[in-house]
Formats: sequence, structure tokens, C-alpha cells
Amino acid sequence: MVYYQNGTSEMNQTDGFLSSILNDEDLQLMDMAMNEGMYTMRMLDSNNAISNLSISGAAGATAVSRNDMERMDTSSDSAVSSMGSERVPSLSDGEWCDGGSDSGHTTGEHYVTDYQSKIRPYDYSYSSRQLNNGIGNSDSARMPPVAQKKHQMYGKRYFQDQSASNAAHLPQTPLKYEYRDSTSYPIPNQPESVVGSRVPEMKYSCSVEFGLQNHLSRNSIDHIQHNHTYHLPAESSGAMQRPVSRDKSKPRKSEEEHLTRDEKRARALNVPISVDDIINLPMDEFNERLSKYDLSEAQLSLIRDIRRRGKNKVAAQNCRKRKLDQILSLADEVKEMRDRKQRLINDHEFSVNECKRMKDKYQQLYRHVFQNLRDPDGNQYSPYQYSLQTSADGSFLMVPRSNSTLSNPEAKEPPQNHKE
DNA sequence: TCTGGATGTCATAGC
DNA sequence: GCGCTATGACATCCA
Repeated sequence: MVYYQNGTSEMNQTDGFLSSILNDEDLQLMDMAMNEGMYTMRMLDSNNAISNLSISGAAGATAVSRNDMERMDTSSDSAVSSMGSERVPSLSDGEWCDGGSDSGHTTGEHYVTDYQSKIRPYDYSYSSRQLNNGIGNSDSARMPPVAQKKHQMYGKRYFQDQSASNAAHLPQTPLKYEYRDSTSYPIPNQPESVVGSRVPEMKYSCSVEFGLQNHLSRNSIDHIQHNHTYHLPAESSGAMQRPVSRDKSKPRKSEEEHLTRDEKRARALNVPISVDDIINLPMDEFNERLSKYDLSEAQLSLIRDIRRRGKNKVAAQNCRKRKLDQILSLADEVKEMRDRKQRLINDHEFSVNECKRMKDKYQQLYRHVFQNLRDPDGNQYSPYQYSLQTSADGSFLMVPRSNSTLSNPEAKEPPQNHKE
């Protein structure tokens, strides 16, 4: 066992050399690197946490990202149920219209007005959205507080007297997406109070408030300016008559042309209940209304079809909205994963470089120490016969090579350039 | 005329 | 069994 000769003049030089190595900023950089790496890992863990949170909250489909948060802000006053089974809080019937399920035709003006400020017929809350609300809570105030049936959720009541001036424009412009509630059909021998007695005409915009507009780089109005009013010929239509072209350049001839197909059918069969009521009344009330009239089989069949189609129409709209949202959420997740992958690559690259640098430092130190060691006779030790081992406290031990590997399997081999 | 997006409708499954 | 919702598939309209 030979110890470092601290008393020699050479060691003074060595001290300087060692201190230069040991105090090298690279070592500090190493610490920094490690800290940074750990920080990065914490960040990754954090991301994982968020990701897991979002996944668990949205049936594995929704990532919580800033974009999602922003989208959430635009769509959290839900009107439609989530993918799950939870029910969306409700507003009173006075606050929600139950229309919107029919081809809402409204003028462009009306649409713009409604779209921007009134109607959010496609809003719905996923569980993840609710989760997000819990985090951001920016929109919770707009969330209806009580569970609500879905057929009561689509569209808010919009009284025409809110925009009398707009109403004045109605005759001049083709109707688009304007749904006139309380379509009343004059039924002989029916009391006025029962049929078509609603005074305030209400409009429903079948708008699509996609919170995705920003993502899709699309004018929010572009995709809803179709006039999906079904114009039927004289009537007596079959069960499935094709929608007729709705050229808005053609002058409007009569109100009837802008009735939906089902409205025209209902009118043709003298159905005494408005299409809106047929679609949106709760089952009990709906049956109660039906019981008031002596309806033929054809009328009952049509009413059932109207109700089914009306509900399914809304369901389809929500389904599509939901699908788009899922696509955007997945796109966010993909982006997040790509970013994470890049961060990991960078961290790994940095670690490899640091490892290599430290190896070089160690070899340098090893060589320096070994060359300055002397036996009792003042001769250098042969690197082929001895090797140095470093202990945990930083001290060096000279160990015979043949024994070193036997006695201590972890003994470090001399560097390759040790033979110099 | 073609094309893609939007929307309505039907069929079906599941609750 | 009924009513409702969700969703794929198809049809139609429209820019």
C-alpha cells in the first residue's frame, strides 16, 4: 500500500493541477446538468400527470392543453350531454327554447346576431370539460346548475321583439336557418287556446358554435349559410321525399315555402300540434297533448316520425361536434407527445456528452496521480503491475493489479493511455 | 362539372 | 317494451 507523497515539491504542482480539475466548472456544469435533467423529468412527470388527468377524465380522448382550455371557454355552458352518462345541468324552460332541432332558417342578419350572442346549441360538457372547469373555472358561472333533459337544451329562446328592426328585413331576404316556433295549423273545431295560440313568435338559430373555429381557420359563418329548408312540391309527399333545391337567389313566394318538410307534412295532415312541441315536449306532456285530439293513424305515425327525426337531428349535430372536438384533442395530444419526445432526446444527448466529458476528466486525473506516485525507493510504479482505486471519500489507493481484480471486482481498470 | 364540407335522415345498438 | 341518445352510413345541398 503506497500513499500519495504529499510532501514533495511535485505535489505542489499537483495540488494546483488537482484543484484546477476538481474546481473545474465542468463539474459544476455537471451538477447543473443533473439538476436540469431532474427538472426536466419533473416537468415530464408533471406533463404525465396532466395527461393522465385528462385521459382519466375524458374517456381517454381529451388532453388538457391550453387550446383545450380555450375551447372549453367557448363551449362550457353545455347544452348537450357528454359522452358519458352524466346529465348536463339545466335551465328553466323559460330560458331555453326547445327548438333548434328543425332546420333553423334564419336570415343572414339573424344568424350573425344569434350566432354571436344567443345560441349555443351544441355546447356540451364532457367529463373532461367539467374537470377543466374545475381547474380553470372560468366558465362555471355559465354552466346551468341542474340536470336537464337533452331535448330541452338546444337553443335559447329568442323573442323577435329583441330585434324589431331585424324583423323588418325578413321579407326582403331569403330565410336561412330561421325556425319559427309554434307553427300553428288551423284546425277546425279546435279551440284557439289549444292550437296555434302562442303569441310571441320565436326564432331559433340552428347555429353551430364550434369552439373549433380557430383551429379550422374557417369563417364561423361560412359553414352554416346553407339553407336547409326543405321545399316540397304541392305536398302529399311520400315518407321520404328529397329536399328541393333552395336557391336563395329566388324570390321568396310565401311563408309556406320555408316550412320544413315535416312542418308541411304536419300541416297537410292537419296535425294539431306544432312540430316544435312534437319534438321537444316531455313524454308525459306530449302524450297528454296527443290525448286531447282524436288523431288518425297517419297523423300519429307522422307525429312519431317528426319527433324521432327532430331528436335525432340534434343528436347528429352534437355527435359531429363531439367528434370534431375529439379530433382536436387528439391533435393536441400528438403535439404534446412530440414535444416531450424532443425534450427527452435533448436531455439524453446532453447526458451522453456530460458522461463522456467526465470520463475524460477521470482519465486525466488518474494518469496524473499515477505518474506522481513513488515507491519507497523513489521509483515510479509500473502501470502494468499496479492500479489506482478511488475511494468514496476521494482518497486514492494503489493496488497490485493481479490482486486488485480478485480482491475487488469493481476495481477500475487503468485507462488505455495509462501505458504512456 | 367536380369536390369537400355541412346537414338531415335512417338504421342500429345500447342504456 | 318503450323512449332516448349516440353513431355510422348514406343522401342532398351548396359554395
